[in-house]
Amino acid sequence: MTTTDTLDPLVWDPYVRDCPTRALLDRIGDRWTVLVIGALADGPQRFSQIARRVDGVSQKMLTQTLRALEADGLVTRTQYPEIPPRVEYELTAVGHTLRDPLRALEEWAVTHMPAVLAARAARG
Amino acid sequence: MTTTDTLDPLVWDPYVRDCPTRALLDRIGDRWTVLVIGALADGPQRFSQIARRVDGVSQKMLTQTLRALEADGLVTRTQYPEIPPRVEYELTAVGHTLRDPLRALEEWAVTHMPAVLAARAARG
DNA sequence: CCGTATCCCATATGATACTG
DNA sequence: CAGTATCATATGGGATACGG
Repeated sequence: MTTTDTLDPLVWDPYVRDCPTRALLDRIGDRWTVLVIGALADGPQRFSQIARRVDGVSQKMLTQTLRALEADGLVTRTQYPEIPPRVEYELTAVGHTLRDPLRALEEWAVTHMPAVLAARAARG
Repeated sequence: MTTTDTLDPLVWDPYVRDCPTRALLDRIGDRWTVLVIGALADGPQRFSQIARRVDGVSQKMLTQTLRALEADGLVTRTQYPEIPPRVEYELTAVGHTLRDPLRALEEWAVTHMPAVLAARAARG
């Protein structure tokens, strides 16, 4: 037997109240995950590199986001025993499968920002 | 001149701290927007229909989500002066452009839920 | 039926200071 | 460099009651 048969995968449906996919969507839709995954899409990155790329993220939130991604198997963390310490984060195979959907979202936001601003202004 | 040249569209970039695209991503990534847009993908829906489809959403959050989508020009609200009142929500043209990216996200969540659960279980 | 108003709590996030 | 710990705050979100 397996350890993944908590529920029947065939019935997983985020439209259903307690389906775990809903919590998963919550997580990948949070304020920083989209950007952190995007930053890591370019290849392995150090903590400070990601922090610079994701402008404005606090140390706390970056750590927290990376830990969550690690726990979900989307990112690996590799620490090199050097001084000063060096730590690299990298997308896993599963993490890579998120790149395209998230990039599509980013592109949507950039493409349609003018239309959204216009709609907001129209009811100013 | 136009009213949409708040910033140069060519430099819109969610990786930059105060870029409005980042707030837009926040919004469409919130707990309910993905599901509400998905519900409306089937065509115009009444408030109560959406509420049933998006299992567990509170009246308050559904109203709030729909108002935000309306303000951003992604959804239209049509009230029919009947008794009892009937209100229909429908995706705008721009709203429709969100369907595919969001559906891709949903599908990612459903597809990779087992892998994520396995990763979580693997670290007890 | 379709909301609005209010209260309340949990959590997400930020700022700051400290450590191996 | 790469965190951890702590405090403070803003926001998200639910429950409930009421209104057109």
